[in-house]
Amino acid sequence: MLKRSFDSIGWALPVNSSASTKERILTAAEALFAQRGFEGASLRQLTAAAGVNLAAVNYHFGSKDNLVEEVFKRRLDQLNARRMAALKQVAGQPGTTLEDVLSAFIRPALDLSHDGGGGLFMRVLARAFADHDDSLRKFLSENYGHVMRQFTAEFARLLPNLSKEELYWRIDLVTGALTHAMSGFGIIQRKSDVSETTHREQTAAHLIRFAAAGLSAP
Amino acid sequence: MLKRSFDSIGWALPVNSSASTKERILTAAEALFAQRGFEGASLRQLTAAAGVNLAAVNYHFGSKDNLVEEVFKRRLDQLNARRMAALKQVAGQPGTTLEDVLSAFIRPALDLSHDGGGGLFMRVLARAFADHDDSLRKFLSENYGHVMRQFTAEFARLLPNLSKEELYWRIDLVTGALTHAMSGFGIIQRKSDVSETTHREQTAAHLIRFAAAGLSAP
DNA sequence: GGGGGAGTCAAACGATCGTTTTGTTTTGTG
DNA sequence: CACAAAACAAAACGATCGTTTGACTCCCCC
Repeated sequence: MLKRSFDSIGWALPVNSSASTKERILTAAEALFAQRGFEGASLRQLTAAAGVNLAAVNYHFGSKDNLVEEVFKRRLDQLNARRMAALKQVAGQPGTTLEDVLSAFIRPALDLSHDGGGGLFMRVLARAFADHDDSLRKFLSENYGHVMRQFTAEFARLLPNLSKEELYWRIDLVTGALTHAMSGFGIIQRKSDVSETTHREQTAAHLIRFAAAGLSAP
Repeated sequence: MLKRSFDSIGWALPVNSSASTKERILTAAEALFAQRGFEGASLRQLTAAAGVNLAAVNYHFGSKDNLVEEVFKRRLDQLNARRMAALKQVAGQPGTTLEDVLSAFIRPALDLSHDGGGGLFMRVLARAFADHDDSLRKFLSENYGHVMRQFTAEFARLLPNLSKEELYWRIDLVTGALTHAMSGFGIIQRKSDVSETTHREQTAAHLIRFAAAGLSAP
């Protein structure tokens, strides 16, 4: 099978033994889901990596499906809150540029990969996109829709000559570029001589410049 | 489990009973991999959808892993050939525009979803991106690298004032946008009153306009 | 017309999956 | 301290996974 051996991961998961069992499971699940997918990561691998008993998942989360949702919720709530906070500072103001709004959209996502250890989450998200599952789609729309609507409204304000259809299309393409870049598949890898912070700043700059130009295409 | 019931797919796979067993398997595999992922699609579902015996996969392909590779190879070869043919007609010529090269890059991918029934392949590709597997990455680089290098060279010719790093970044972002749009996750769905051909043409137009602006950002 | 590889088939293999059960330990509270 | 609830642990459950086996059919070629 497509199985990469478990030992070949090469780096141990940082099992914070002081954290609660629930947190340990969530952290290990996020990492394992990102690496092996939702179906590829088994509860036995997962609980072993978290250092908890196999039954703990079903005890604390009810089922593997619920665990998947919780993994999503934890990071999405974080991401949504940061995006909304960033948007609030620039939305509706006269001096606001397209780059400002894009920054509010992109930087919280990039920051997620630095603190909180949520870097792998974007890969999980890319997986969810590819999974194309209707229930997951609905879940994302329910927990994500209001944020996207607010951003869309602000984009519409700054790009008044764009039809609604055009705007939807372009925002969708920006999302695709962001997800792709953040899921880390691209050829672009951080060079060892630039710090994580610097690399993140460069990534944001590239994304924002590209997206701003794409959005305001003639 | 994350299992969508098999019956809920809602549309029967077009099992061309005249095709060879190998072809039937490949076609069914492409559709099922796109819908349920490489690990989510079982050989029993697959062979049932193809109307062949369970053992036929291991007989004709040796293993499920080899089948995955063959599914990739069949479409990638097609896609590569069409992209190279399209690029050849515009590369190096004085009157060539950025849009021409982007068209050579994008349209073959979109066309794949129309004829040959390879529409689901892009979702498979998006999955492969998300899978982030090293062996798959290597496989893609081996079967895809030379095409990307040719396109990169032509982009570099048309965008001489872009640093190599900038160019790599932007091409990567274009790829992300294209994959995302084609994997069909986006909000944009074909409306029932526009034909498939028209919708494809509109998609290509949106993508090319967006990508051209993004690539030639200041 | 008979030998032989190619193809198909039902059946079974061991492994692993998510989940459940049952019993024990820990924790909080009166 | 005693009692109840929460948490943990070991073992087993049935289902499903990819793969293998061995027999049976078909068809081509000597």
